[in-house]
Amino acid sequence: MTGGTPPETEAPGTEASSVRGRLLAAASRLFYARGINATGIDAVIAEAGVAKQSLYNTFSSKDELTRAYVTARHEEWLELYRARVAQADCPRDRVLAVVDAYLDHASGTYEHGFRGCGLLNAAAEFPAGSPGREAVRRHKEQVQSLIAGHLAETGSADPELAEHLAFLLEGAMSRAGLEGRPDLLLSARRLAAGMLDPRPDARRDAR
Amino acid sequence: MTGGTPPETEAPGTEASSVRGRLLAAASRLFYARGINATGIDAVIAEAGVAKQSLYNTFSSKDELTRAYVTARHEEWLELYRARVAQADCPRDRVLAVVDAYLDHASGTYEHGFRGCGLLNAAAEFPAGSPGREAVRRHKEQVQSLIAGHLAETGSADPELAEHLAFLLEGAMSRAGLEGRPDLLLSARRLAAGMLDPRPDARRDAR
DNA sequence: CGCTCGGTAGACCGATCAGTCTAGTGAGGG
DNA sequence: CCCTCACTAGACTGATCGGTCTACCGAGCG
Repeated sequence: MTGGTPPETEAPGTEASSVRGRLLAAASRLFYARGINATGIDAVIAEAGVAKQSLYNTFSSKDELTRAYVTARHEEWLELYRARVAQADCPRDRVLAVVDAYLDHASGTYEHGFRGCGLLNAAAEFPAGSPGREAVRRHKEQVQSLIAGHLAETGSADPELAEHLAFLLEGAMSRAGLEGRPDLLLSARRLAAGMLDPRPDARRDAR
Repeated sequence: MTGGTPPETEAPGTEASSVRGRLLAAASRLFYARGINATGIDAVIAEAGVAKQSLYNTFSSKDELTRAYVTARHEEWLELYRARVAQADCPRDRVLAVVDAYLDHASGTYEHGFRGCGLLNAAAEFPAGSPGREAVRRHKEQVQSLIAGHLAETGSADPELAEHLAFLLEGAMSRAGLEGRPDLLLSARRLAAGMLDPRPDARRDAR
């Protein structure tokens, strides 16, 4: 019962080969594309190519699978963000790395029907004080606090600016999902960059 | 077959007394609080105090009820917006009237568990190209174009600014719903007001 | 009076849901 | 060799889903 998990280089059970990994990948695709409540267990196991009992050996219920989905999506985003922030070499670019992480996420899910932020969509299906909704709330708070942290690096730690950028990014993601146009995030990136540049005028430096 | 509808002072069938009105009101409460897919027909008719057959005499399917819900919510928002814009006496305040309409909506649904924009939440449950999702897309486009129209009144018609304000508002609404704090919309209103004021500096005129 | 008609109450239908259970298979290790 | 164990395939259960159907009620009206 000590059950040594295999040596893990990534998050436990995210490997594409394992039952758990395939279930999470399948759930991720279907939950994102169709919504959680509209996706049956049978569809998940068919997509994963896994027996029903294997699902219930791995997750105790659909609810637990749903929680794992939310957690996994949060961590995937963090991974994208870390990769982007590592490439940025000034605080300004590190703020924009947050936007870039969303852009990466969008371009990744675009081909299969872009529907905006999977976590926000999931939250829309959770009741008002539920654990899932709280998890999404914390994710969005973390996004804002990452922005605030990078702003603090610039010396001008303005919490209002962090909130402004977080709202801007969040709204752009929603609208991009509705329009099916991930490129709306580029508009948001441009607007954010404009707010970060020291020059108060000198706008309209159209690319 | 000419079927004269009764004289209507408001949208047809929105009267609180009629079967259709009670069904829409009940669906509105339940769909908003629990989500659409998670709300069964039986719950709707129980909440409305109406027989099941009456629902199917009024709407041909749950899908049609859902469409009516989306339309009604859109028109309710428009009504709040019109009332607010009528009180505003300069273009700047008319832009902010769009924010105020969301604030009114938020304070209206607060007591029963505020969960953000009902239309955006509904869209999260609709598949990628569905009519319902398109309706929400058009609603959000209209919000942005209302902002753009009021900006145009000021002479400085800046489409980027309209988009920026629309994103800001949308993101604030989502975050306010996640946090259960409608007052976050007041932050967005303050930020928007700051962007509308002619002074490029002179921020931090805290209320 | 008797007929129509909008409405109610609730049984009923087939489909689908989440979840359980049984039987069987195949690889790995003693 | 056989035993174990993770896994598969799929039947099965009870609940719930959206939707239909029947029976009944009562107000309005000719």
